[in-house]
Amino acid sequence: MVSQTDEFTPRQNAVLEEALRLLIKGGEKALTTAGVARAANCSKESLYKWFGDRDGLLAAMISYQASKVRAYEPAGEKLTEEDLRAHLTSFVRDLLEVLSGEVSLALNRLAIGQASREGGKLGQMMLERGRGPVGKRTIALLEAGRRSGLLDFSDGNEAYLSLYGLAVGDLHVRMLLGLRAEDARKEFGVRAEKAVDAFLTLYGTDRKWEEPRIRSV
Amino acid sequence: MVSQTDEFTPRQNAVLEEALRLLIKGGEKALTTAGVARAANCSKESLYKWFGDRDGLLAAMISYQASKVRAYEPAGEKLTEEDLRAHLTSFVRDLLEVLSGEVSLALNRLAIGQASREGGKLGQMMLERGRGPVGKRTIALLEAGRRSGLLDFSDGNEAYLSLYGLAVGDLHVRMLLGLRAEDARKEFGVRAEKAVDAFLTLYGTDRKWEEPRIRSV
DNA sequence: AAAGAACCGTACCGTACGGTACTATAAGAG
DNA sequence: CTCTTATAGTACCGTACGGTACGGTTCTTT
Repeated sequence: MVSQTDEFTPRQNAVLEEALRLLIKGGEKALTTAGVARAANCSKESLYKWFGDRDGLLAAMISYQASKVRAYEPAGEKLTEEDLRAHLTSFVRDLLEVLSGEVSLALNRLAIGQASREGGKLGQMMLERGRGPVGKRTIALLEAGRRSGLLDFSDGNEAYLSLYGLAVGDLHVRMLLGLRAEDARKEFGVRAEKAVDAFLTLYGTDRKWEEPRIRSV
Repeated sequence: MVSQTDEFTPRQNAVLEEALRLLIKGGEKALTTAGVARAANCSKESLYKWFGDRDGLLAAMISYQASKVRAYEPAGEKLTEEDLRAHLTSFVRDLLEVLSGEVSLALNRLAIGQASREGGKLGQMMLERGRGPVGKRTIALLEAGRRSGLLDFSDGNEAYLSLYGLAVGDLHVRMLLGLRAEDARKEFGVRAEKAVDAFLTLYGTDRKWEEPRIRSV
């Protein structure tokens, strides 16, 4: 696998950055080769030389964006319950923040719009380089919690899906469909805490907050 | 509001049906006015007469599909716990079935792909005519459960989001990105029951299955 | 039966976009 | 200084698509 940092030259990164700006601003329709070349002050010929064709450019944009996401490692030490709760809450907060970000929304819209076509190569990339690693790391965190005796589950993936679902609900799809992200973003703080509370109620071994936590506002 | 059944003439419905087939088969790219006219044995001129322009056709497709979805009313009687559980399970099963359906996926992809453009009119339609009514009816069901003393929550929308999230997780987005729906569809039965179990653990007033239900299997 | 509307099929037009070719310029290598 | 390489800018080509116009056919209405 390529070392991520220098998958593209700095000049190419700058071009991809500009392409992302165009995509965010005007959607796929605005992402014409001529438009990218003009916005990035490069020639169309260079675009085709670097990325092959338009699809290659789209793929490169996803690749480039994925390479920017930082992976914070859960540091698999012994976890206290407060550690776990804090990690989970911060994961959910980050998740909501990322999913509601302009770049993520634009790229997801792009990949989803192309999913019916050409075997959905872009969609596969989004799954492999987006959801894949994130899910894997989070499941690792959950399993660390289980090893520390704080969580109880048999299927890590299922537990992860529950956490994700409690946190996101149908917000992601609604934002993809055009729900103003600002309107959704306000509640993220409380949403994160409530989701983690609910998750711990379902999968936690500690039962002391059983009654009140979930249904008080 | 139009009476839904005869928003379009039978001929127009047939054309829209054919357009949906095209969309499912080849995505938005395949949905050309000439292609629809050819597939439906109608003239382009008729298309423009009936639907105004291409965007009007897309909107009509969403409208038409929405009019086909039947609303099964929760019949707001007194609910037993078994009733509630059965209703919830069948809701979740239906939800997963619909979300994984070809037509739903194709229309969502279409609307999402256009969301950045033109104020996202299609996305708004999907939200208003898809998620809107479904959420409303389900919240009504939840509130019936609360009135019958089976559920306890303060915010119906939040409770609905939890149920939705536990049921769907990130499956919808993954399918939109190209995950084979058949692969996902196998687990729907168990998923539905587990989601309802978890939901009742969180929001139910009956505590007798507290321990084993959620984490077995 | 005659008149009119609706509609199919096709031909047509303008445009916009993906992709290619060519020229010019600037930088580095020898 | 010259040759090579890389790239910007522009011009160009073919195609495909949205939208319109028109002739011919079928169906409805009177």
